[in-house]
Amino acid sequence: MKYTYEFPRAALTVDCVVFGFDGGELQVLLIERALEPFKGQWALPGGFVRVDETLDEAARRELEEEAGLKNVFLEQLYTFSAIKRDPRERVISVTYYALVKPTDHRTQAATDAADARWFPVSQAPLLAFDHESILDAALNRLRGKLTYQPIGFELLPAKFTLSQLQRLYEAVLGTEVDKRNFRKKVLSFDLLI
Amino acid sequence: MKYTYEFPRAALTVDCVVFGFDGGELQVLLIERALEPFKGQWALPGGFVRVDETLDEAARRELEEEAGLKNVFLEQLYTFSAIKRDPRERVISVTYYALVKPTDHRTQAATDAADARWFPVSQAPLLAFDHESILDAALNRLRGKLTYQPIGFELLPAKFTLSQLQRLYEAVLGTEVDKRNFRKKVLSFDLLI
DNA sequence: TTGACTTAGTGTTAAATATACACAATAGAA
DNA sequence: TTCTATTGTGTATATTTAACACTAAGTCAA
Repeated sequence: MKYTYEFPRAALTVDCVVFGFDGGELQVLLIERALEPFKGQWALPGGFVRVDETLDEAARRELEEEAGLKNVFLEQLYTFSAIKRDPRERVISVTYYALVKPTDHRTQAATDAADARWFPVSQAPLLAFDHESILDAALNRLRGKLTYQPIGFELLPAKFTLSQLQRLYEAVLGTEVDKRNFRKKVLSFDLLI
Repeated sequence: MKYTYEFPRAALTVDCVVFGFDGGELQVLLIERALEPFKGQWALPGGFVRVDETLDEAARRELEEEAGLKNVFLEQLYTFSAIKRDPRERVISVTYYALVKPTDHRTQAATDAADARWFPVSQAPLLAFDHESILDAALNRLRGKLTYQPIGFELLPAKFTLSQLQRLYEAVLGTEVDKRNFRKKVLSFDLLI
């Protein structure tokens, strides 16, 4: 107990919503909490921010420590600050969402957290803290991005068929898409097969 | 000096990019810093977050204290965390952008900060800290929003002409728009004159 | 091996949307 | 009152988006 300040300070965490895609449904990576509070419940990977790292660095570090993930697509999402969102003390959480390719996340076995597992987003368990809201926000952001930016590739292996990409879009957006029109549009952006 | 923690903690601030529109150019509200560091330089309104308030509350409180602004449109933007962004110590800043109607901000005279002034965004002075980047981010966000969400009204008085709205769009986006087509589109969203 | 079934791949037409374009009526200033 | 600046209005064309069905190839099972 050696760090003292004139005014009370909130603790800062990062939490990450990691999305994956297995060809069928959109998946999210969750961690089973090993400690109180919410021990045994599922939660987003994340942890406290060190004072000598940026938020991006903290997010990447936690992803590697808790899920063995490196070099993922990562983007800041929103900062959550409800007063009682952590029962222990005032904790403000900067959240990120990440997209990982299935080929890259074989590494997931190398986790050091209690337990890390992929869940289809539609069948995710009830999450600890306010992580439900965070997941919601991430899903909304992902849907928004996907409709006007080519980030879908981050979720697919280096080589993929247009059908795979289409299934991804349908899984994320929850809509059906005409195959021919979809191809037309994707190809109009200049990418190869 | 009475608040002690086991690990060092960053200080948390909020900073707000407040946009206004005078009919000609897009304006941003800046505060002249009364204290070191960057004393005498212009900066975004903002300040430290108290441990018993949410970030939104902190942003609104600062806007009222420093610029006399109440009930403005306010939205979280991004959280900045570069290690050396504040020369004193580790400070992480959650940023917001706000849109105020010219009619509402007469209140601005009631400021209690050193000096608060509107600047056309194109002629803003060099800002303290990393506030240049924050302003850039806010501008980009505003442009993005404006193109697909009807938030332009937040910058105009309750009653306005379509020409005013058009000038606002042109000022923010930096493009020229055909008058007749613009009217067509705006009216198609169902709003009155 | 054959048949049934699933998946990949390909163009055209109609509808909706976006863009380009010009002049009359009014209000305010000289 | 005349000039100037501002408001307000419609149509025709180009572009974009949406709807639609069959063939070829591969997989699996009988």
